[in-house]
Amino acid sequence: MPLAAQSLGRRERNKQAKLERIIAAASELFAEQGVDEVTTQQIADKADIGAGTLFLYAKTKGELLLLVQNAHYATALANGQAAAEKTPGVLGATLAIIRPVVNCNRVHVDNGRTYLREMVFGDPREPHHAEALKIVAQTEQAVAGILSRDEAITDADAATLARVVSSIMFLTMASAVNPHTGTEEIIENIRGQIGAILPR
Amino acid sequence: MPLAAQSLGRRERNKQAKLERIIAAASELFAEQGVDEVTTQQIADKADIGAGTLFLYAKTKGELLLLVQNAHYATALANGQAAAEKTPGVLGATLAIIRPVVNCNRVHVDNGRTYLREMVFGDPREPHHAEALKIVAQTEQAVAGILSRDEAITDADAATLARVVSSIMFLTMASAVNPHTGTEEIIENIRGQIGAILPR
DNA sequence: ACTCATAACTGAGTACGGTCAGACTTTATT
DNA sequence: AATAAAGTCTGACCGTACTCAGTTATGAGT
Repeated sequence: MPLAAQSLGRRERNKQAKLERIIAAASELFAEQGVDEVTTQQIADKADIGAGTLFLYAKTKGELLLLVQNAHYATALANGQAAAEKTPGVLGATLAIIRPVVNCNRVHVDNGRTYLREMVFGDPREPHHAEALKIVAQTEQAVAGILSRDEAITDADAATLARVVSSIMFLTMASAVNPHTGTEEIIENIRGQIGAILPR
Repeated sequence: MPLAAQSLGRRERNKQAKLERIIAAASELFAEQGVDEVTTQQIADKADIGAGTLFLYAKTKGELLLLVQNAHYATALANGQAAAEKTPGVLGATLAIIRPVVNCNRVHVDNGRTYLREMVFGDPREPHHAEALKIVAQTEQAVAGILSRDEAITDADAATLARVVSSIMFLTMASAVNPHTGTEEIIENIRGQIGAILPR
């Protein structure tokens, strides 16, 4: 074993390498063709692994999508949080958080909708799913933080309202079937709803 | 042709009879075993039609579930509306509308969640799907009507808020994976959220 | 009655997500 | 080095939702 090698055994390194190949392959194919147009066989072939091996790394095709997309959403959220810092006003700042997430979701409409579907209806015990839920929780916490800027909103209400904002976001994105519906159009729709639930 | 026969031709009557057999068969099997445990073949057999014929009456298995459940939801809504008439207070009346719907959704948890999934992510152009969306629209209108009792809420806001209530209901039901979560528990959860969005 | 166009039906066939018994690889033990 | 134990991989296989080319039933036209 060369001195430069990781402290991990060969086995662990192999697994890591395979996982990365899977992510790369799935990521590319999903982006190019959309989840529904890609077969798990294609992904396995491109990642140079057996068809069955794929399912050792993600229990279902849906989990695979979560695995691939979670990273994108996490960075989108980070961008949103940064933007919200610089935005005054509760409504404006809330939308600033949300905007990059919606935008990320709209890069490939079908994939975005499938991602949402998987999050709500997939098996929450699966690891990649849990990861996705963590991002949602973070988003809600961030929104709750923003809402607390308003002195008329208690901390408990902020948490509840953040949950509601999350629902609004989710369903507004999921309902926007038409791929020509742009990010800003959706944001405006969301603005209308959030505007109606905030104290006047 | 006997005098007593309908004005419809034999063709139309046959179709009607088949549709009814399909609804009866699917309804029974779904209720007994749950959507996921029933195969379309079983349904076709029970309805005494060919496997392919089933898909002339419902484009997908999901559509079939919508076909079967829509009627239940429609009556649940009617019950809710009746109950809301007799219930004073905006929050109470809103929950009165919702209660039977939630309850209906919880009769068989898996079927209920699949129904929700199909409504948001299914093909809205399919007829049974359109029917389901109509029920949702009616629910929102009914809720908007209740909200308008509050003089602090404009008609436009009532419509928007009704939409939000709909989202809350949807996601709260869909997230309640545990079959032991009862109707009232979910209603309480929803009450908390609606309470937070109504003007104080 | 007969013909023909059209609507409705059928079930063998297809594609694909997911499984599993067995092969292979790595690590631990002596 | 040899062997054992445990972990990882594989692809043939399976179940099932859905399709489609071919068949049959219906009713309008003559």
